[in-house]
Amino acid sequence: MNDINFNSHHEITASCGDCNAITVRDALDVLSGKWKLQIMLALSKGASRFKQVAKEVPGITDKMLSEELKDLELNQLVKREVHATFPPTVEYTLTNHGKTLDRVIAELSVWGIAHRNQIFGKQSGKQE
Amino acid sequence: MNDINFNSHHEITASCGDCNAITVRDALDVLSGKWKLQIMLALSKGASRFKQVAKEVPGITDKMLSEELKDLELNQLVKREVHATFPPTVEYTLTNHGKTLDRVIAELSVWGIAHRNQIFGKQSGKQE
DNA sequence: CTGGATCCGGTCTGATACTG
DNA sequence: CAGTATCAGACCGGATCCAG
Repeated sequence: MNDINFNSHHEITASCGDCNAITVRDALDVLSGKWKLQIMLALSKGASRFKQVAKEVPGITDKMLSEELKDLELNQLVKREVHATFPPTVEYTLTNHGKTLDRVIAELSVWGIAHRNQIFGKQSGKQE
Repeated sequence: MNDINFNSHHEITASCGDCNAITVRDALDVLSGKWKLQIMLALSKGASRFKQVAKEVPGITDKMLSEELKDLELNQLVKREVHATFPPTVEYTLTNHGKTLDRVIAELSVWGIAHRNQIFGKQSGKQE
């Protein structure tokens, strides 16, 4: 997955039942994996340095972070700037396009809360 | 990943900067993988039989679909009903909880369109 | 026939160590 | 600090096999 991703060539048409599926798949092609959205979230919260992002995304390894950032950059969600200082610093920031993901992230956050309530709360009561 | 997933124990509080990250992670724990959201989308569109779902999710294998459905059932997003008819049929439907994911899916769909426009459209123009 | 389980091979991910 | 190298293990996909 080291290139800009599209599952196929398809037209943009409005309100064709399947296009819903198709656009979701386009989104998932780019965002799939455990880490991409968490990285985007970390960046949207202000982290910009490599190690800062790593700290905001618990569990990620340097390798995965490096690869995922490269992938996100290819997909124009993240911009990478190297400053030739010492010690060397690299800044990662969201592109304007990357920032539009915040709506998705917000919904995901809302749903995460609902999900936790669901599992912790009414596990006993059956729910059609 | 054959159990209900939570990355840790944490409280539900409103507007604590990190809880945003935490709830997103909760959501991603459950939805991670290439297929879960696509399966949820297929089900939300009305597919219910195993093979129907398989057709709506291009590229998925029977094995993955079977495993993912089990996982989704464990997380109470999907309900499975076996009808002892001949030929036997199994119906998968979204639980009420599963249906609440449609907001997330909708945002994902919107973003998928924006993303395609971004990549196809103004690839030449730099975008700070 | 549908819905799935099992085995096997390949790719992707993770831990640790190391470099500029 | 910001990554890369290496290897082991987990995960995914394909083919095959099984039960109702």
